[in-house]
This record gives sequence, structure tokens and C-alpha cells, in this order.
Amino acid sequence: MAERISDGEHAVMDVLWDESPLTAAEVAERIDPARGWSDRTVKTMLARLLAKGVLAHEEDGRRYLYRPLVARADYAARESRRLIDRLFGGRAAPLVAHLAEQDQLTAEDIAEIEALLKALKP
Amino acid sequence: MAERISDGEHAVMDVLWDESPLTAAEVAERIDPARGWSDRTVKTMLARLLAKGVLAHEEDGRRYLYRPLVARADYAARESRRLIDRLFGGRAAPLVAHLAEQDQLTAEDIAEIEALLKALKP
DNA sequence: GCTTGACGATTACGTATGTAGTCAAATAAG
DNA sequence: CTTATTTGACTACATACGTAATCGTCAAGC
Repeated sequence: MAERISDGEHAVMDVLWDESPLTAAEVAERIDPARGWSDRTVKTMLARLLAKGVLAHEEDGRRYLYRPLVARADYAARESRRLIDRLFGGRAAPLVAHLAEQDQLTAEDIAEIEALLKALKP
Repeated sequence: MAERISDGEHAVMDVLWDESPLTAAEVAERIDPARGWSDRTVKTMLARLLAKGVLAHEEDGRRYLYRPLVARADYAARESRRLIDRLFGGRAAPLVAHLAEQDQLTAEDIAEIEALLKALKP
């Protein structure tokens, strides 16, 4: 269940997280054209994701319909944690501090985060 | 310059970010023993990191002294950005929101982040 | 001086990943 | 019915990565 999803595979998951179930052809249509993938490549990704157990497929006549078995939020949580563990000693605050220092936070971000935190307080 | 650093390579960089320059043997000594790496493995990592241009080495007699060419903060910034782009549509606020929702923020984290943001405001 | 050990350089090998191509079966077109 | 097309299954191949082993050389002991 803790299968890693590669960068390429993630592009496929993204499509299915937005809309599912989809056929292989439909997934291929929706993949960011910037990747320039052939539909074969998409098929390969789908097969690998199935093998990893993060997708399921049900038969629909001669084709399959694919749907994610892992929620986007769960995946995001796992990856965020990985990053925080690897780069920030497992603490989230240094990550935010870092984003702030690097000017990667817009004024809007800051306002949004402050509102969020306020809501979290008892 | 935008070379990716793999998970294993990162362990080596971590050592050199803490202390440098170091010889290959010194790096090997300082690698987290939990990895159970042979010194050969460490040498391989050093060679690959050199090839990627993220380390430099200077001769010291018959050995080399290795030092990082990429700052830890720069690397952290790049990886944070990658994560945010991939998982949160490029905006930092949703990442923080996500951490909050997942209860991945301690009260301490929250206080720390609030203080930080306050300092950022004009 | 000859041997042994420390180093860097080169090579190895299995799995993951990016990126497809081929083959066979089923179906749609004619 | 025969042929072209669609679809999944299997195969391919180069590069990256994890994890070393081997080779050659130079220096330090004896």
C-alpha cells in the first residue's frame, strides 16, 4: 500500500483523480499534451499502476474502466510527509519557514494560511 | 544544474552539508548506519554526484576531498517547489491547508508559523 | 625492494522508469 | 465472410538507481 508512484505515473493518476472511471483511451486524451505521450505509453502506465495496486479496473465489454484506489489526499499526505522528513527533519514549521524565506509565499498565501491557522486554534 | 538527487544520493549530500570537505572514507563513516552501506556504495554515490555536478572534489595527496556545490537550502527550495507544483497546483497555501487538515501540525508548529508570518507582514 | 593495504576508476547486475512497439483477439465496416 | 481497427497483453530498450565487486596504482611497512 505504500507503493511509490513515479512522476510519469502521477500524470495518469491526476487524470483519474479528476474524473473516473475512464477507459485507457479517455485517459490518454486527457493527459497533459505537454508530455507528448503516445497512447501506448499511457497503457503502460495504467498497467504499472494496476500492478502497484493503486488503480482498479472493471470490465466494460471489451475494454476496461480504470479508477483510483488511492485518494489524491492520501497520496499528497504521504508525499508531503516524505519531503518534510527528508528535508526538514520531520517538522512542518521549518518547511513553511523555508517557503517564507525563499519568498515563495504570496501575500495571498500568507493571508490564507493565517486564516487557516486561526480556525485551527481552540 | 537542475539535476535531480536520488534518495540514496541525498544521504551522502546530507553528510557533506553538515561538514565538508571530507574524504570518501570520512563520508562513509558518517552515513546513517541504518542504511547499512558498504564504503563501495558510498564511493559510487560520490562519483555519481560528481558526474551530476552537485559535488566538487579537490586533490589532497592521493585522495580527494569532497564538498557540495549546491546549498542544502537551494536543494530544499527546488524540491519543495516540485512537490507544490505536482500536488498542490503550484500554490503553497493548499499545502499548509493540507498539513493542517491531516493534523500534521502540532500546536507548536502552528505558533511558530504564525509568528513567522507575522514577521513577514509589512 | 617486495608486499600489503588504501584509494580512485571501471565494471556489474537487478529493478524502476520513460517511452514505446508488436501480437493476438474481438469487433466494426463493408 | 473478409478486412481494417481497436484494445489489452506482452515485449523492448535505454537510462537511473541501489548496491556493490574488481582492477590498477601508489604509498607505507617490513
